[in-house]
Amino acid sequence: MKKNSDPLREKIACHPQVTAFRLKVYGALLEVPKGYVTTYGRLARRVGCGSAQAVGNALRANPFAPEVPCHRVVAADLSIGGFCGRRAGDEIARKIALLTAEGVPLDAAGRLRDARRVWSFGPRQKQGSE
DNA sequence: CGTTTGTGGATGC
DNA sequence: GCATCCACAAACG
Repeated sequence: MKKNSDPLREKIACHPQVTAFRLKVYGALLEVPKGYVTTYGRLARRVGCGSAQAVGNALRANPFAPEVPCHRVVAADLSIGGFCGRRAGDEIARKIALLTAEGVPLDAAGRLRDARRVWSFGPRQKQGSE
């Protein structure tokens, strides 16, 4: 049993557009610590899905950004991905700024400089042993 | 590096 | 129920 006493999750569950699948995606996203990012594919496996596009589909419609750290999600090739329903534009610039502010080293084009900043679900990596 | 195929959920009809 | 779209990914050229 999971403790869902967070008001944020309450708001998510209250949203009619949010399905069980999206709930899992957002929930897994909240597991990503600050200063780290994850990929759509990794999130997909986390929620028991074989399609990263399904995850991206959920994040695209994420009405809780940036309360839900959808900006911590990048593509498998370490590209910036999308934000606020857009894959390019001023929203992307904000996404880069957010990640940079959290300590995630990004290239000028939004590409992740250190692949080690990608969070891996499952094995609890030691944070601070860097 | 560009193109194509696979995949899975959401939405429209 | 089928067709189409999508903030992806991996394979192929």
